Amino acid sequence: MSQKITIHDIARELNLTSGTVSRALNDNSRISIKTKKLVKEKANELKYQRNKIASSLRSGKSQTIGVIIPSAQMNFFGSVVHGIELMASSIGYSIMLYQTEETTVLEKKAIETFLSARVDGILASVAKETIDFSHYHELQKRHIPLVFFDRTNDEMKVPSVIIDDYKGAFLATEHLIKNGYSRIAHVLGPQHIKSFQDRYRGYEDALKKHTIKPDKKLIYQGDISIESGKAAVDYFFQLSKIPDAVFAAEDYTALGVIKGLKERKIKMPGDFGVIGFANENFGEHITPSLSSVDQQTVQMGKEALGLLIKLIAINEGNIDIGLQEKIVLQPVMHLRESSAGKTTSGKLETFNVLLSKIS
Amino acid sequence: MSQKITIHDIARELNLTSGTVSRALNDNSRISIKTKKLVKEKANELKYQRNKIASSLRSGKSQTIGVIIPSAQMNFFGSVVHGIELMASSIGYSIMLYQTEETTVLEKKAIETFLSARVDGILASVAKETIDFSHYHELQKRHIPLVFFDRTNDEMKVPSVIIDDYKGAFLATEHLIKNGYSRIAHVLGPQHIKSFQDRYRGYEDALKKHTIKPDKKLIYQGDISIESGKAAVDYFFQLSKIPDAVFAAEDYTALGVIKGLKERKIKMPGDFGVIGFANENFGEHITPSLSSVDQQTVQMGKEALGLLIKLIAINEGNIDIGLQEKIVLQPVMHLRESSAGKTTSGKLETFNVLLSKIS
DNA sequence: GTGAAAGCGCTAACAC
DNA sequence: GTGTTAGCGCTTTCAC
Repeated sequence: MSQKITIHDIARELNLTSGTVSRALNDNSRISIKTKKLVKEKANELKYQRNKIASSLRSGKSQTIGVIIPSAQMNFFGSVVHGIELMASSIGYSIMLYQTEETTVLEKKAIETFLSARVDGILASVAKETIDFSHYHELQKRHIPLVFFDRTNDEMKVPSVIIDDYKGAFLATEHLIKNGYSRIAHVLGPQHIKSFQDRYRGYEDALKKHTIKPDKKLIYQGDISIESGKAAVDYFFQLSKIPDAVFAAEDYTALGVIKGLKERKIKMPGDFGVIGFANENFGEHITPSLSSVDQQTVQMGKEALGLLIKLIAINEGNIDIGLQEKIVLQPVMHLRESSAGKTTSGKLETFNVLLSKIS
Repeated sequence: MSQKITIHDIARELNLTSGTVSRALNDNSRISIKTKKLVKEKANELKYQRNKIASSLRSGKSQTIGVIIPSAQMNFFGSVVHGIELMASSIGYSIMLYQTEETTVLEKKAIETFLSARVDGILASVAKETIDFSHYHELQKRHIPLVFFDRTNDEMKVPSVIIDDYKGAFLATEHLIKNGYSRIAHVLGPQHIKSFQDRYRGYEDALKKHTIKPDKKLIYQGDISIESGKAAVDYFFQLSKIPDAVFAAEDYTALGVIKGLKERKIKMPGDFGVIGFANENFGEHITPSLSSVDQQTVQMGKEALGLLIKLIAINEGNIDIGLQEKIVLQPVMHLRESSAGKTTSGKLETFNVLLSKIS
């Protein structure tokens, strides 16, 4: 730090006091336009750089928010962070990033770090491993604004932003039904995560709505991986009544399903329909391209930050109302080849083409 | 901020002065072990949270580094940030993230923000748009440690971490040659970016080494997109002498090439070999799976941070040596199906299988 | 090994 | 509309 210019330097040169300079720089209404202009010009001339640290210490606001994610390497979170940072910087907030690597230890460290950095609020996506939420409770006790996104915990009363997993799953399943598939299987994601429970419910309800009786035999427990998708296919094909479509709880699983079906030389779409969830970027590039449910990642980041800013504002007023808001984003279908219409006899295909244009 | 416990509170309860408490908390060697223990216990008891802001103001070190990237949504950068943050937090540094969206305006804002946040150093990947580097020069003038990664500028004397694009391209091209391809085309990336120039050079030199005369007709100017990959195929197939392989400067282009070849029902590998650069995550999932050159993203992040920390240390000693270090990472080949051996007559295939196992 | 005291650069309550 | 003054919570020099 070779930079030494402070508001005092500006004040001295202008025969003012540092208080006035500070006010001028912050556009305080009680300062004359003339003085403001003078001060700002001098500040530029001297290449003054405001010291946010000093200002934070005095004012108690750091204009910084902490973001806790499992890993920036994961597409999904990179994308959410993109949304968060975009909006944050546009309203004058900086963001600090901390990765948990899905561990509770690092999650606690993240909070420790953010607490000592006196962030104005925290945005977090809970680590898979986390069962004990005491560190988050600590934040509540200290009245640090907190918003969860994607990975939430319903027992804690924390505002959150998620997408409507139930609805996404419902629409995906219904889409397969409307395209002529009738024996639709589902590859589950880990059921201790709420999103995957909801996707399962959405799947079942869509079947019921269309008077298709859910069949437990068509449910395979996967673990969010290509391998479990392949294993699911192996399982489905040894059933006496083989399914004609699969709704996979997530895209990598769907990819595994497609790989498994390809190995069996099953015609997709036509003889078999597949749809996934997440809209990972490989989906549109594989063959057949994968239909999927988009999770509105960037939007999620923006909404989460918006909610947090609202909480911070409330907090400043010391209203401490414990706002229990929950924003549920609408999933967006990306229909591609893998789920196009079933070949009942010889018609269709035109339908397929139409569908694939939609996405 | 409902937290009010300061070192003074600890001092009072223990009949010490705040100075002693501060030293104890920072493990100063002149404080007795007994006092340290006492102070730390009391700190825990009172749930004291160190105020990093106050400490930064006084000490002049923020223990924070600023990271400037084009977008967290891009795989590559998410991955580098992953590496940076991982290492940073392990040595007690926090990171602030700012996205430029490839614009110079936001890049300047990023620097402005980091300057006022008094970060101890900055890690940056230059925005595509940036031609004027005055904002970076300003950092040098102020002696703020700066390290570039991936996107550098050779005219500025700034330490940097990049991968060996030349070598990656050389190896990729040579790999195609060794697999029996002889008429190898290249789809260029934007030539105002140094990495892409280097990849072009690497390609040419590999051909020369194997006594293949580079043919300008086999060079197509792309722009890092699926479309330009397809367009390249269109171009190549109207030549009187069609190539039998393509080294694409980047994976999306390679994907376009594969799509174009598929439309033409060209057999890959065998009749045609393709290799890309970047090792994007879709590569291993498309058909044929795409061979590519990995850019060591996580490693890049770690090395960049390591270099920055070194600079910060030097800076503290006021040595200001202007360390002009340049770390060049070694690219790693990921060989998959798309570049497996050429079918000269009827042999091979076994070779392919072997190759595909390597990756 | 500990205390005393000064001050990092800013903001804000209180004057007038 | 501007000046005065008192810190925010910590680190650090200088004592002894």
